[in-house]
Parts: sequence; structure tokens; C-alpha cells
Amino acid sequence: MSTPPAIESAADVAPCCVLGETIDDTVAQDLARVFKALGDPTRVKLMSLIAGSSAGEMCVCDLTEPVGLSQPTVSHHMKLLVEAGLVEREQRGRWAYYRPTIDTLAAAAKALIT
Amino acid sequence: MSTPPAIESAADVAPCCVLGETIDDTVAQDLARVFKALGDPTRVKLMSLIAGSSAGEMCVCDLTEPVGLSQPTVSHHMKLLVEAGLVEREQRGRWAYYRPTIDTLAAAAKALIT
DNA sequence: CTCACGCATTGACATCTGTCGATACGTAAG
DNA sequence: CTTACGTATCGACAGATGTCAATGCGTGAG
Repeated sequence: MSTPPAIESAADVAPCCVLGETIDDTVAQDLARVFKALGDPTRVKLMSLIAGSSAGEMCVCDLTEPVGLSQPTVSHHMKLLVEAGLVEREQRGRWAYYRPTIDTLAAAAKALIT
Repeated sequence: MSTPPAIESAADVAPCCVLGETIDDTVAQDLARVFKALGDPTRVKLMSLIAGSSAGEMCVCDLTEPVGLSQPTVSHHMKLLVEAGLVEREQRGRWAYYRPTIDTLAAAAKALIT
């Protein structure tokens, strides 16, 4: 490694705050799951469609046509968004409605930029 | 499709706003690139390390040990973060310093939750 | 100039991911 | 009960991704 010039030395002393300390593995994985869920153009479109819908929620049947993909594929993407905590699923009759979980993305972003 | 009961009809009339309209493919790809760059636990750790460093910037030599990966791998991850616009690279002497681009993540998040 | 050092690129490999068709499941309608 | 419909799951497959060892490229030190 051979540390570059200037500032260093703040590694061994362990000061009051945790500056420079590695983030916890579990936390990193959780954050990565949220961002990874939005790391695909299709899922970005799906989130945008749901969040921008007048009713604030949409069913799969209305999502397949805008993204131009098959129903199983859309269902798969929605499952990932649910698992990431970015949307909530509610079964109403024969239809499954998806509604965005507002705070998840903002919280994840804040966790990084502090 | 066979639209579920209740609300619909807002599709053909094309009202004043673009509610329910599909996001542009290029925009979706750009947003996905930013989120995808943070869709890996290692890159989340790297961002956290850099953003949380006391100097506000770090070189590769100080990043390999905290994440426990080889130098080429870390270099590869940093390249992805740069391409996503999440960090900026500056070569100073023999060292390459990386500094977070503050607004990128916040802007991407805002583009979705509106 | 020559050497040592920090970093990036390349090639290779195992794994993960996005997509589809086929099929199974649950619910409302008849 | 039987049928039709919306959705989820399964199996398969091409392509993308994370990782490393080996190597190449600049830059500062001698």
C-alpha cells in the first residue's frame, strides 16, 4: 500500500467517529439490493410508471404493454422490486396492485451521501 | 389486458400532463446505469469509504485493504463508478484520487420519486 | 537513463441475470 | 362444479457481471 503523502495516521488511533471505517457487510448488501433493483432500465420504467400513475398504483396487466415485455418477465421484475422494498403488493380480486414504497429509495440514498 | 374495474379512461385522451406515459428509453438507461453502479456491495462500500473519508477523497492503494479484494478488481469497480458519474478521478503524481460527485445520486433518486 | 511503484488493461472463468414459452395457481363468473 | 382470466412459478438459454493472475503503462526517484 505505502500510503501516499499528506494525511494518514487516522487509522490506528480510532478517534471519536468512524470516518474511514468499512461499512458493515450486511448493510452494504441491503443497500446494494435496493440499488440493484433499479439497475435495470425495465425496472426503472416500471417504477416510473407506477409512481407517475394517477391512481398511485397499477396492476401487471397495465404494465406489460408500456414496457413491451411478456407477462412472466414483468412479474419477475415486480418481484425483485418488492423484495428490495421499493414497491408493495396488494392482491385485490383477480388483480395484483403495486404501489411504490416512498421512503425506501430516499433512505438508501441518504445512507450513502450522509 | 382487459383493464380492471374502476378508474381507466385516462389513456386515450392524453390530458395536460404525461401521467402514465412511458419514460424515455435513453433516460431509463441513464438512470439504470447510476443505480446499477451501486448495485454491488463492494461498490457500495467503496462509495461509503470515499464519501466518509476525512479528506473527501481516496486513492486505490487505500481502498483495496478495506474491501479485501485485489487491486485490479478495485480499479475495475472504480471505473464503473466513474462512468456512472458517481465519482470523479484525478491523477496526482503516481496516485489516482477519487472524489464523490455529490449530486449524481440525489438527482437520479429525484428523477424517480418526483 | 534506469528502476521501482501505483494503477489500468487484458484474458479467462464461474456465476448471476434478463428473457421467454409452458405450466401451475388462485379467484371470480357462469 | 366448471370455466375463464390474471398472475406467479419453472426450466432453459444467451448474455452480462465479478473476480483473479498476468501484463502493460506512466510517473517519480536514484
